[in-house]
This record gives sequence, C-alpha cells and structure tokens, in this order.
Amino acid sequence: MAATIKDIKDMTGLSLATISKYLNGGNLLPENREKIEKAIEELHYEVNEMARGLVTSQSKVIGVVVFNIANVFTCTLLRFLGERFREAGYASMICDSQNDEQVEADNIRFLMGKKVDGLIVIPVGRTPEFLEPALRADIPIVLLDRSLKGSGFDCVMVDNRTASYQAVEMLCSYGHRRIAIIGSESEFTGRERLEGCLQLLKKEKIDIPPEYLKLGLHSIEHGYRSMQELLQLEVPPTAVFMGNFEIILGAVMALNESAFQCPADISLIGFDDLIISNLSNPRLTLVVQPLQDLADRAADLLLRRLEEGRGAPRAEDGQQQVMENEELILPALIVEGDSIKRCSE
Amino acid sequence: MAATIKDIKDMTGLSLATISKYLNGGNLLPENREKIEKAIEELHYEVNEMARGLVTSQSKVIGVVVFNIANVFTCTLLRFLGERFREAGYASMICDSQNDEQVEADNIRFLMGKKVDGLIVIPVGRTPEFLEPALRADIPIVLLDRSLKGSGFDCVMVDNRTASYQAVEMLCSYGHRRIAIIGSESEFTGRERLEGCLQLLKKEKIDIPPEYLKLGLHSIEHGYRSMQELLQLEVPPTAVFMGNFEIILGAVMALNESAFQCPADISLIGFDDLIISNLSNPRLTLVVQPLQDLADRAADLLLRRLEEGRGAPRAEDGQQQVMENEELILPALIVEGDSIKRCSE
DNA sequence: CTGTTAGCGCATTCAA
DNA sequence: TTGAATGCGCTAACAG
Repeated sequence: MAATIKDIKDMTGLSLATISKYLNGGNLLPENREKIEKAIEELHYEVNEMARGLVTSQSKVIGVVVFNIANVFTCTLLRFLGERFREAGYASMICDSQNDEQVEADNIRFLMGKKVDGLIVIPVGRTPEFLEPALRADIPIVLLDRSLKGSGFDCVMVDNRTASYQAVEMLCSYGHRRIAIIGSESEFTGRERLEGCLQLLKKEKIDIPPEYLKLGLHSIEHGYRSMQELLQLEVPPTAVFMGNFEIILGAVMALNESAFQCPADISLIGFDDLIISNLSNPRLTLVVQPLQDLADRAADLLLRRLEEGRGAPRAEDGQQQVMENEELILPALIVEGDSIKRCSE
Repeated sequence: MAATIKDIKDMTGLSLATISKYLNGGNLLPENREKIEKAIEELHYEVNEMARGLVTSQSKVIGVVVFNIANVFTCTLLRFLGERFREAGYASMICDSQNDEQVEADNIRFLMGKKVDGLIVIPVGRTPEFLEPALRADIPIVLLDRSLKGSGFDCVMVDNRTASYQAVEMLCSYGHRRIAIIGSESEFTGRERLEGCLQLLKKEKIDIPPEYLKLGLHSIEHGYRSMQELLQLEVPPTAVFMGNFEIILGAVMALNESAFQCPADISLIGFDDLIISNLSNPRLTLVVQPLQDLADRAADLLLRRLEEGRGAPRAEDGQQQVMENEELILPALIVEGDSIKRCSE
C-alpha cells in the first residue's frame, strides 16, 4: 500500500542505492535530488522504520519504563524526558509497568524486541533480574529515581535521606518533639526517607513511640487511616511528616474531616509535589523534588552513553570496555508554607 | 549479537520454517517442540520484532498520541488504555504532543514509520490534517476526549455540555444568580463546557455580566488571576463555575489567599478530577469525568475496528468498505461536596 | 508435520 | 556520483 523506495526508483529511474543515499544525507547531483524530492512528495513516501531498523539494527528510539504511569510524578518526568530525547533526535517509547514486576519484565522484553537503542527505567522493585534481556543486548540503561540491588548501574536520583533529615530537622527547630511519621518501608524511596527521619530523631535524642510510626504503602488509604489514628491518640503528635504525594493526600483529607486545625493543633511537612501546597489551606511546607533536573540529567547521561557506544564500543584487544557507572544524587528543596507552627509545649 | 532463528536451526537441526511455526503457535512433534524450547532457553532467543513486522506488516502495537502527557487526566487514561491493550495482546507506544501541533504531526509520522496497527488520539487542535499519514495508511483511528472538525472519525468523549449545564443548574437550584465562569474558549473541551453553562443561564434568564465571564487558557495562571479579579469586584459573584483541573487549582489558591471563605462567602463548583476534592477544605462539589469508561470504550472500539479490518477489509467488488463512524458520548457525574451554600440574597 | 524457497524494504558493500 | 548485488531476521506459500 504505502510507497517504498522502489516506487521512487520506478518514478525517477534512479537506483535504489542513490535514493537510499539521499534519505541518509549523502551527496548527489542537485538534479537527482530534485527528482527524488518530487517523487517523495507525490507518492507520500515515508521511510519504513522496520526495514531500516532491520538493516541498521538500531531504531533511534529510547525505551522508557515507568513503575506507574498514573501519577503526577511520573508524568512530569515523562514530559521532560520526552522533550530532551526529541531534541536529540530520538523518539521515546513509554511502557507502564503498572506497579507489577511481571509486567515490568514483559516491558523490557517487548522493548528489546523493538530494538530500542537505550533504556530509562524507574523500577518497580529492588532486584535487577528483569533487566537481563537488556543487559544481554548490551544497550545503555539509566535508572531513574530508584536504584537496584547490587547496582553497577547508571543512576540518577534524589537524595531522599538528606531531604527527610532536613524536613524533620525543621520540625525540631520549631520546637516539636512529639513527631509522627507516615511513610513506607516497602517502597524504595519510602525506606530512604524513613531512614533520614529516624537519623535526625536519633541525633536529637527524640524517641518515636511505635504508635507514632505509621508504615504502609505509598497510598491515599494509608495516609488517611494513619492520620485518623494519630488524631485519636490519647496524646497526639504535635507534628507529622508525610512520606509522599498520596500519603499527603489521604492525611490532609483525614485532617480536614476532623476537628483539628493545621497549624494551630498540628504541624505538617510533606514530601513530593508542589501542586498540593497550592490547594491546601494553609499552604503546606514541602520537600520538593527537582523533577526537571532529575529528568534532564538522566536523559543527558543516557544520550552520552549512546554517544560513547558509537565511538568505541570495545577496547582494541576485543575485551569488553569496563565503564565506571555513574550515580547522580540530586538534592531536594524544602519550600516553606504555613503548615508549621512554633511548638509551645 | 542476539540470537536468531538461524542459531536455533543450527542447534536443533530443524528448518527455519518449523521454528517459525513453533513461534507462531503451529503444531509440531512434542519432541521437536522440546528441542526448540531448550535452544531458545539456552540462546536467550527473542523474536526480532522488526524483522517480523517487516514481513507481516503489522506490529501488534497501538500508537497513543496525547495532547499533553504532563497532567493527571491524561495519565489516568493512559493507565487504563494500557491495561486494556495489554490484555488484548497489544503493546502501546505513547507519544506526547506537548501541546504543540507541529510535534503532534511528527508523532503521527513517527508512528506510521513504526507501522503501528491502530491509533488512539487525544488531539491538540481542531483540524484533522495532521492525521493524513495515518488515513493514507488506512489504519483504524479512535479520537479520545476531543473531536475534530468535519469529523467522520470514531470518537469517544464526555458530554461536556450537558454536564456543565447541570453544574450551573445546581448552583441555580441553591438560589444563586450572581454566577461567574472561569473557563476557556480556546480549548475544545472548554468551549463545550462554556456553551453548556451559557445555555442554562439563558434558560434561567440569568444575565452574565462581562466581568463575570473569565475566558483564557486551561491553566493555573488563568484560574488564579480570574479568581483574584472576581473577588476584588464591587459586587463579587456568589458562585463560581471553574472549567477544568488547572483552573480549579489556581482559583482555589487565590481564594485561600483571600479573606473570602467557601462556601460562606462564595460557592464553588468545578470540572475534572476527584483528587482535588479530597484536598480542599471544604470538599469541592465537582463534575467528574468517567475516565475508566472513557478509556475502556475507546480501547474496545479500536480493538473492534482492528478485528473488523482483519476479517473483511474490503467489499467484494474491491470498493472501499464504507463504515459508519461511531461517536460515543458518555455522561459525566456530579459528585457533591460542601462547597455550595444556599444563597440568601 | 516438516523443509525449501522467496521476498518484506532498506542500507551497504563494491565496481563502474 | 551512481548502480547492481547481497543480506538483515523473519513469515508464508508450497511441496514433500
């Protein structure tokens, strides 16, 4: 149905090779160039990327595998990644792992079948087995936002630990000592943030009673329940650290339904996403991740690897070139709102 | 580098055809089946989709082109679409148009090059020219959330008009007559919603003074500015209709910064996204779109077209089969919160 | 049930 | 600068 270079050949009388050369930016007589352009125009010719890919065994496509596409964090990253890759002449092929390691593994295999040139991965779990097919294909991989066990991978992420440390530090600096944490132990970023919090509490010699430590999933549900429970406590906390967007959502929801006021009765600090702050009243004090930076660095790193790969894929003696893997840890920023009050107790 | 069926042939002694048959689910001797499976295992063989696609000229991939990936609405749809297609054995290739018609046109061309089997499109603009390459390739296309001029396309969208009509109707039923609208004329869904609002106002014989009609982009900025201006009016409105997620975001932000209280001083109703309601205090009354349904219907429709295409692509006389295009208009749902008060004036 | 053969659309030698 | 020939990895007849 669609036109091929053969149709162009028939139309112009030139050979396939000449046309191919035109397509790939070679030199030819202006006269022939014109002929070809005219034919392309008339036939609505477009390169068949499958055929081209079959020959060149590269696709000019980056595979982007995200743990969960249905959230703002991921989408924003996708936007920035896409822009960057587009500028560099690559298209991106986005796959959603739906928070399921099985689907994730399928995605990798799928993208290998599509012969993507490189991979950006926000992984679901912690183990790197699912990347086997990509490793075997020997294409560059950059992990985003989360690292993998054993590592050895290129990786760009946020310094969750330090940011959480500073967040709780801020609560302390306002005089709070009855501090609760709603977070997660089961999610990678959750664990890191938790550790940061606990580290500061330890340093400040603040004990956190078990009923103040609410660990579960990064879900609205968990945030909602936990906040409810905290508020019903005999001695409720004076301040709460909330570990991610969904938790904040649920927690603020529970708070709004209660008789408690923020910051009069309870102070809040949360991790993730500036949008929330604009909606809630009073404005939430937040730890905000540098999403643009995160995406740009990851894209640039992958693009660089792609470049390197083209240049000197292997050492002269035929040995696999051992490249140092790069780990970029970006700082998060605390944006102050009005959700923290000086604690008088 | 990667293994091919030829390697399997060398390993098993069977012919290419037999192996191909195995790959595509044909019948063969259990004995041979085992041999092949063993070889695949050992060689880590995976089908080269480019080669396969070159022959079959189909890719088992659906192209999904979204006007803007960086928002919750789009992401949620993407999640549901992805699930549906995956179940049906298709992968999805997501492209972000970044709200730019030029990029959108590139995306279509790109996906045609990739030989996708079908297309889901949430278009940026109103004119269908950019779809030319897809039309020429004669693959099924389903428009989502927005239709295109001249139409003739399969399309699944929300009944924005009726929903907006009912939203304003609700404000009226609470006795409001000084009603303001923050919306958009430049965006497709915005126009539809605006029309719905105006229609009801007309029916109720309510005049809307120009200073109550705030038209701009579907942006936080526009929502914020407009709400500020409304509140500074000599005679501010008693109720405000907000046309989409971003507008709500900005408007609520402005309201929170002001001395006005909702619903005491001003009643609110908004369009889009339930999440917002959980955050704001009091809970917002919202017109919520049936996202899951929207996505499922669109996916099903496309899948059905794909099926039809395989069955009888053309009539017997060789003429192009003229298929009726299908337009599904789904109703939106009003979810009541506490942001509307009876108006006493 | 299995093997042989041809060709999908293109890039890439190598000659001319 | 151009053209003829070859093969990328796979599927789809067809023949055995």
